[in-house]
Amino acid sequence: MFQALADPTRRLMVERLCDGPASVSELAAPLQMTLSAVVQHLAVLEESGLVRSQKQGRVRTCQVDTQALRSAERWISERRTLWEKRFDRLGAYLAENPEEPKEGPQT
Amino acid sequence: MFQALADPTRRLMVERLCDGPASVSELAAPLQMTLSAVVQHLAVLEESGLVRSQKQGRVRTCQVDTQALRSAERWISERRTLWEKRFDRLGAYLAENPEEPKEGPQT
DNA sequence: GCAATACTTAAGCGTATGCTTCACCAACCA
DNA sequence: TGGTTGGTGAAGCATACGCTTAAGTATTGC
Repeated sequence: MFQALADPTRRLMVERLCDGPASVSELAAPLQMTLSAVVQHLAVLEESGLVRSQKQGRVRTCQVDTQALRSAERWISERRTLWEKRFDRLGAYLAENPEEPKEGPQT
Repeated sequence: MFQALADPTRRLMVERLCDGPASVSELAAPLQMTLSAVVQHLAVLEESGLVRSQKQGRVRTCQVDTQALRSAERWISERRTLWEKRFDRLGAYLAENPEEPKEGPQT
């Protein structure tokens, strides 16, 4: 998932797909690389669940799947708020115990 | 950023740091690899802005920086809602134009 | 001062990643 | 029917990544 979003080309592809579905060659058009490379990126995106696609005739149409995006968002959000809560507690602790916290407020 | 979160070990380290600051060796303790490897992961996390650290005496203490997490979260969230809005519009369109959308509602 | 601790840095190594080329197949269409 | 379009799959290659070992530096405690 994060692996899939790690590559800038793939992020571009996701951004493009957020503007609407696209065929493989439409996706490839703005990118400075072969169709083959784009297809390989697409495979990674599909494996990660970020993108789905179906073939109709000879053209494959791709679109994003927000489920995966949602879960990545949740992962980050949970970690972030966890830390921010901790940070608040630390603030409160420091306000009450003004000096020499030789043993920190671990846990 | 996403690059940094792409590695499972680094995600573990971030999770650990969300429970509170830790020294390099505390961070390394639960991981089945050398201190050296952990330090290298740490460097990636610091470059990405996900983690900050400072050295006091001979021990380096690390903590997460929510700024970076926040911006990753925003990126995902923006893309996701963008797509979901589009999806809603498409639903409305289909409800009003029941047949043969030979030219899709692109844009 | 001396040893232990807590990193730090550099070199090396195997595997994964991102890309290309080339050959190929399946629609479409003039 | 034959050429063009749109995509697929395999092979190969250069570079990046994750890790190890090994040698070194800067604190800390006795």
